[in-house]
Amino acid sequence: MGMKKKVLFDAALVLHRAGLKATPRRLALLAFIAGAGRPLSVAMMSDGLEGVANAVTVYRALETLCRAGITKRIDFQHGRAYYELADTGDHHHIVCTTCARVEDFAGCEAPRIVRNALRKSAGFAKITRHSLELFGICKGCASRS
Amino acid sequence: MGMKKKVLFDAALVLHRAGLKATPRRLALLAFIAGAGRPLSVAMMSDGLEGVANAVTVYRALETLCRAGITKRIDFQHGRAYYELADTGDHHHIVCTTCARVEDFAGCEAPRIVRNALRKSAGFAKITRHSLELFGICKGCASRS
DNA sequence: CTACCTGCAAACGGTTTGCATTGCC
DNA sequence: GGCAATGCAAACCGTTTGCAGGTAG
Repeated sequence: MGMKKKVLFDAALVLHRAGLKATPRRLALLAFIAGAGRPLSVAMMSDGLEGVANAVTVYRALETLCRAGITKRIDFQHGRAYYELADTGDHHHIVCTTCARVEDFAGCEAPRIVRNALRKSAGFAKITRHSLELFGICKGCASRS
Repeated sequence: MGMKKKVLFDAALVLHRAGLKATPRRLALLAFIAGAGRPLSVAMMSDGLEGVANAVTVYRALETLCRAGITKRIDFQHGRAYYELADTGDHHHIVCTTCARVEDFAGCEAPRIVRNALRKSAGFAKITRHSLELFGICKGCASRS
């Protein structure tokens, strides 16, 4: 009954907290990313924001947002970068190599992996981040083939 | 005393087994990759093979080799792909985000992670491969900063 | 008012492709 | 000899940058 969907964050607030200007494009971009609920490429964003924000602006805004830790970049090995909100917990993704469908998965064992790697490593002082994506075939594509 | 370094594989043999022609460039390329002992970018290979193999040839050879499972592509998120021999076991890499130094690390818990992810997943039938790279600061760069 | 954000156009760098030639099997 | 591999040049595509103008704080 007109109840708004849960809002994960207030974009203007998040921007201000990070010391960034809350410009219309940044607000629109964050709303678009939050609304999508899945990682988006720059093309998806600038298409979705056509007439609102230029692709170059999206690139620059994302660079700023990622540096501020508001968004993060994900690599699906498609030859382009994807982005999602950073506050969505430590999850990773399973990507269908046939239809590019993406599903989240939690329960990454990263802390243990990082600890083990550092213990065995001769030359590294610390680990700052990691990438972990799984690639496979989704049920739809599996049954279709 | 003139003893040759351990040869991990016979490139011509591997190519023949895969049903591929053992051309001079492919042999040179495989020797170069095997000799490097670390993941290489296309630029590194075509530079190292200057006068022997063209960059375009390297790209095409790598595509063929990766499809045949002889080499594999690695993503260090540098904006270009790296390649190494595929027969080097299930290891992954730690990359220094300052100097790009690369170290291997074994003991990836991939099987367990994959099993857990599949069990929890609603929409995926199988996992065919995964990416896992750690990014951090090597001791050299840490002490230098 | 000023520093920073934005758009346009052009540069950039890695990768791919078309086409003519070469060379392995 | 035939089909795949190769080189050259040019296209491609995601991304970055220079510069001129606009706008949030």
